Amino acid sequence: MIRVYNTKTRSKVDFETLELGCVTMYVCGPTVYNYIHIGNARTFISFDIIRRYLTWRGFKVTFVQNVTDVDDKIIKKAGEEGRSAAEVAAEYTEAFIADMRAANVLDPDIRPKATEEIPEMIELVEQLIRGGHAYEVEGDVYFAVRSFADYGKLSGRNIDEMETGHRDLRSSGLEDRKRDSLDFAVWKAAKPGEPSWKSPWGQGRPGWHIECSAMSKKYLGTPIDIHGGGADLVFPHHENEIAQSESACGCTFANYWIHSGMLQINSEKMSKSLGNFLLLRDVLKTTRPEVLRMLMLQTHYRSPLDFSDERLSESEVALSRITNTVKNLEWLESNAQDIPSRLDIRALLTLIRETRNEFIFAMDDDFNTAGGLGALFAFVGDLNAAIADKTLSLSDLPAIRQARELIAELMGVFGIDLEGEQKAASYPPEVVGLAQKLAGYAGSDTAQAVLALLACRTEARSNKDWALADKVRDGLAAFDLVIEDTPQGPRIA
RNA sequence: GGCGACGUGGCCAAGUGGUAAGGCAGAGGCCUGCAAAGCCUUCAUCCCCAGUUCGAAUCUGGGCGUCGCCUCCA
Repeated sequence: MIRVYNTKTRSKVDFETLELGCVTMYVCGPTVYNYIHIGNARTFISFDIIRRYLTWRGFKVTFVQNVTDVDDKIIKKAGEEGRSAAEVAAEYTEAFIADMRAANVLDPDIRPKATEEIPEMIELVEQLIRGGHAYEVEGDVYFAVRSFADYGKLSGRNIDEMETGHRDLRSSGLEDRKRDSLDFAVWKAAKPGEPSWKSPWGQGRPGWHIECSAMSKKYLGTPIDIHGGGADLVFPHHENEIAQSESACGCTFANYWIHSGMLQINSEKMSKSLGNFLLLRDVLKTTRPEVLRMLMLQTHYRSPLDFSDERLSESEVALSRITNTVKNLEWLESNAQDIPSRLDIRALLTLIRETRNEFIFAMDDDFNTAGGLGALFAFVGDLNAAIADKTLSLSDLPAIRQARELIAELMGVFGIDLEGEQKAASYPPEVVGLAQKLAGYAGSDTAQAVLALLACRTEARSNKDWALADKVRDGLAAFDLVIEDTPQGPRIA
């Protein structure tokens, strides 16, 4: 049984879906007024892993993530840059999708854009007005917070305390128009030049919160199983979504509210004023997505995560511990010989089974990736010990292959593709250059050239001509072809 | 001020009341011409105090500290 922490109840509870074997999941997407930052990425990667895990566990997951492409911030940005809001939104929507794919985040099943779902939003607003939960004031429509008895239940807030505590901070100038200072806009009258749509209340645009309520309802219905987002969305965004959706449908909006913890940089909150604002695309210029994921996997998704260059390089080393083992296994497999087995196959098969169980045990407990990773590392260690200094027998191959595939499978659940990882690592552009150079130099094809150099070095080593041997190794290393000597001979890592 | 989360070895980080996973770094050793990778050994009693319990990192209360949200925010 999978257990998840539900923000609504502030406790870990059994995960039971509305429909057996199926999960409906909605995660709030970004407002596209800039490239997404590393904090956004943390949230989206967290939910990508949750989604992949649920799928791996056999659920049919329907995953919806919106793009908020009409909003104050977009309009502001457009004004600053002297172009239309639609242009700004289009540019960053495209960039968002590209960045997500670069981070190996799976595309959602449906990615609705707010601007393409306006009729549904208007309908929802009308429904709220009819039900006495919203009211119009000169083209604006506000949600009447006090009409929803459960307001505050998600974030654990008390309406009266909220009001008295911060009235003095509210200075939007619109306060007079609202019946209650807590009320929030579900529809905003358009100012000149702003993007707008025709509505029963005149030209206008939807409020932020109503967008998610409408899109979630349209594509997943009500209620849904999981609604997720960053922890900073709990209030007011998700609280307001609940108020709107539940007022309209009279039923529960979402059964499980899952929130990912905030990302900090060098122990400080990420913000433009502190100058530590990192864009995902900039991080990915120098960091492979697998390494970024590795870093994130090591911290539980609900805990604050501290991002730093040190942790990034530690994660790279940690990841290589796994990739090295896979490479070692592949190499051993291809060099297996027709000899009696020296492995304890039964113990290995047991280990594989236990590792899988430990992984599931950890991940079933509120997606404990650090625990799951621990199981994987422990497996890698045990496996390395079992195969250390051994030549494989042909009869070992099925079990060894199973072990290697387990590693790939579990890493795949984390969104880390070991095969892609190795291909990317093995053939950077420089190597292609070397290949051509080597091929030209040796007057034959590249593989021939490399083999010739290896043979040359092997001979030098057998003659104890270390200087020549090292010269060849250094020469190839300059082109990212790293030679490692093993008891069975040289290999290229 | 209100609400909430968290404090585990040098760093990061799991942890289901029964006596502390894992990664990184460090130390020693094995293997090796050297290197790389790998293996072996070694490295904490869990912020403080008090309670509950046969037994607590895990439960309760109180301190101290850090962080987040309360305003747009993933």
